[in-house]
Formats: sequence, C-alpha cells, structure tokens
Amino acid sequence: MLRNRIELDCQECSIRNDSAFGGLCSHSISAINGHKSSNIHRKGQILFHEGTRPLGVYCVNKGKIKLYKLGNEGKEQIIQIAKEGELLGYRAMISEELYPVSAETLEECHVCFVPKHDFLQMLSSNQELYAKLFKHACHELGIMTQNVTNLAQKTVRERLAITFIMLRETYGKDHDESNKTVINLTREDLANIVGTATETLIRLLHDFKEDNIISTKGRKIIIEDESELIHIANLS
Amino acid sequence: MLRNRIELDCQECSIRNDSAFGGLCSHSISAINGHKSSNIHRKGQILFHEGTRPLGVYCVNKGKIKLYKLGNEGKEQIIQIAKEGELLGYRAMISEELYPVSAETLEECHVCFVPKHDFLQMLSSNQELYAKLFKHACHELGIMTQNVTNLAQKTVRERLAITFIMLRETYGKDHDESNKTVINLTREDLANIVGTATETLIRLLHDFKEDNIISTKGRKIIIEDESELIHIANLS
DNA sequence: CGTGTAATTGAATGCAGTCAAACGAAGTGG
DNA sequence: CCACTTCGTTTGACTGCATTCAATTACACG
Repeated sequence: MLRNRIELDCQECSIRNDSAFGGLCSHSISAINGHKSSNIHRKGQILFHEGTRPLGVYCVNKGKIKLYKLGNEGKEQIIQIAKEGELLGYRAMISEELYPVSAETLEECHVCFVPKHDFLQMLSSNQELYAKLFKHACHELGIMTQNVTNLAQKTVRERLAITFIMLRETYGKDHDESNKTVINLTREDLANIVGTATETLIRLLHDFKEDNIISTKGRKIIIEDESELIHIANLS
Repeated sequence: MLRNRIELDCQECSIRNDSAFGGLCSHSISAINGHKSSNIHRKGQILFHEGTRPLGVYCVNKGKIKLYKLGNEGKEQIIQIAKEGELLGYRAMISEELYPVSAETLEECHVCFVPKHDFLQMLSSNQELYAKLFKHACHELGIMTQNVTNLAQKTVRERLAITFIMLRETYGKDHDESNKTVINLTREDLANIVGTATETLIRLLHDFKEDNIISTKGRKIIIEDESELIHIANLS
C-alpha cells in the first residue's frame, strides 16, 4: 500500500473554514468526521483517474494536487492546481458522470476521503452545504469561460503571465525570506497549465528572467514583479 | 421598445420537457407561469450584457442565442449557442456574480423571463428544480474542461470539425429536404466559436468543401459527411 | 434594387511547435 | 561513495500553421 493513515479531526481542522465545509454546524462536522478516512499520499500518486466512476469526495488538508485531462497525444492539459481546503470530485458525483479529469499529487499530501453514500446523505440533509457547493460550481463556470477566452485569444506570453498571477494565489503561502511567492512545478507541468510546448515555455522563462520579472533557484521560480506580470497579461 | 409581447403558456409549452423545467409538478409550473413574461426578440438583440448584474433568468422558447465573452481587443469568444429549451442566466444569479458573458439573439427568438426574486423563491421551495440545475451546472463544467483541452491542444482544423459536430446538435432541427443539418451563422461567428481568425476559417471551409464534407448555399453551411468530421476531429 | 456589410482571395510575416542534441540534477544500486 | 541511469532542463535550427493586412467580390437585408 502506497498510502498511510493519519489522524485528522474535522473539529480541529485549521483549514476547514476556508473550505466548502466552513461554517457548518458542529453536528454536521461531527457527521463528516465520523465517515471520513484520512490518508497521507506521497508525491505523484493518483487520487482518481479520468474516465472512472466517482467513489467519494476528497478534501485536501495539506499539499498541492493537479487536475488534468489527457489530450489524444497523451499530453496533459492541467485544468486546476488544488491546494489545502479544496474539495475535489463532487461535481462528477452530482452530475452522475465519469470523472472528466485525473487528480495527481504534486507533493506529499494529506487528504480526507468521504465515501459517496455518506457524502450524498450529508448533502441531502444539509441544505446549507448543498447551496454552498452549487454556488461554488457556478463560480467555477465563470472562471472556465475566462479560461476558454484566454486560450483562444491570448498569446503564450500573455497566458504565462496570467498563469503566474493565478499561481500566486495557489502558492501564496509558499514564500521565501523576502516574502516572495515561490513556485515549485516542473517545466512540463507549467507548460501544460499555460497550454504550450515545454521548449516554448522555457524560452519565455528566460525572457522573463532577463526582465527581472521572475528569478529561479534550480527548478523553483520566484515571482519578483507582479505589477509587470499584470501589465504583460493585458487583462481586459 | 424593440421587443413585443407574446402569449406563451408554460402548461402548454412544447419544449418544456426538454428544459430544466421538465418533469416539474403542475403546481410548480403554474407558479412559473404566473411570474414570467414572454417576449419576441428580433435578431441581434442583447438579452443581457457581460459585467452587469443578473435581474432574472431567460427560458428560450424558440430561436438561437449566442453567449459570448469579449477579449480585450473586442473580439468575441463564443462560449455556447443556446437553442430552444435552454435556461440562461441562472448561474451568475446563484454565484451572486456579474454575468461573465453576453447573450445576443442570432435570429428572431421567443424568450420567457422570470424575475430574480420569483425565481429564487421557486428554487427555495422546489428541491427538485434545485437539484436539476445543480446537476446541469456540474455537467457543463465537464464540457468546459473538454473545451479548454481542445483549445489548448487541437489544431484549428480539428476544432472546426468538433464545432460542426457540436452544431449538428444545436441546428439538428434545421435541415434541408434531404434531412441534412443546415447551419446559418456568419463566418465571423463561426470563427469566434472555433477560436480563430475569420480568414483562416474561410480557407478551411474551402478545404472542407473540396473534400465534400460540407457544402454551402450562400452563407448557409450544409453538413454532408459527419463520419469524416469525426475522423478529422481526432477525438481521444 | 441599391448599399453597406460579409465573404473571399492573395501575399507576407511571425509566433509557436517540432526535432535533435547536449547538459544538469537527482536518485539507485553495486 | 561513486558510477550509472534516468529524468528534467536548456539551447539551437528549422518548419509551418495561422494571423495580419490589403484589396476585391458577393450577397443579405432593408
């Protein structure tokens, strides 16, 4: 077995208030707590595979997880980098479809799992949680229309700037001594977020470094000048 | 005033069962019916503008409506072509955000409008409708991840084939004597669905015509060979 | 039945992808 | 601990798909 158990308690969970489970009554929280299992996943493990049937939902307690869809040449298109507090896998369960994406850990992650049956029961008895998830899904749809427009109309350079701005949210808590965001992703993953070839991405990183917008330490990328990123992103 | 009233009755509505309001009890239907207004919109009218606050929801009874987002050069990215039966504008209302897209009629349309307050009241008293819309939103999210992947990884030629396959659903009821789907869109709109320049699109239409995949009658495009489209689309 | 908008074609440019090769870093096993 | 291996990164050269600009033709719609 590639994962290990860990003891996590929803009542004590520090990131609960940032998650979909924030603001729930203590009765609901203890219901979740009673049905979940908590696991440590090593880097590179798959939580679920695109095209498989949802078995439950995953609540990220710690670590980053990439959600990606495979194109037909086997190239990953990364749809989202999920961080602590995010609830994964509920959408396909609600729409009663197969997972449209795969979820893979980018580092060691602590993840709680709530089985489908228990989760659906909670949902049906908790209007507040239901409304919260519905709202979240509608919000995501708005973001996706923006993503589609960016991919269709913006240059790779602009999309890379947008990606960095977005990753600053995701990696905001990972910062260096001088409080600058540090992004730890392979060049290939970064290219698969932007939607370009790895070589093209590397050339653009070079340009950004020359302009002191970013710096690098090994594979790690440090965001140096966000205002210039916003400028390059050329947002409408 | 550029629109005219029309008398439509939800109880008698022929497309109701294809819509989000399908399968509701007759009590709910009459509640909707009592709160809606029905209008005829001429071609080119805007139902709502991107960036404005949702005032209610729109149920399409007849006609096609394009939903698009503006890029910063003013270029439209068409996210969806809505047809009869579709319910528009509920997502931004649920997520309590401004409209992420604009909605414009592509031909004369009959559209029923339900004001925000009435719609929200109906939602809160009708768990079934609520669940249906939530499910629909989650389904749309899956489609959007596919769209993102296609835009990022597929060539314009492949995306045009995919667009035609998609439009066959939308324009399925618009067919000629020999039962072939006829698509009536400007070249610019078609280009803005595919995510390319109008000139590029026209050149590809030329290629498709040479290969007898489509034919044209004026601006109208007739789908001649769907199996070849599927082949070109190169779906995973 | 005109007239402006849409569609089409041509030519030139360039952004980004692909292929190939070299270099570097990190991990493995002897 | 070091040689070996593998994977990730980087750079160079080349190609080509798609965009842009410009000019002409067709046709949709009032």
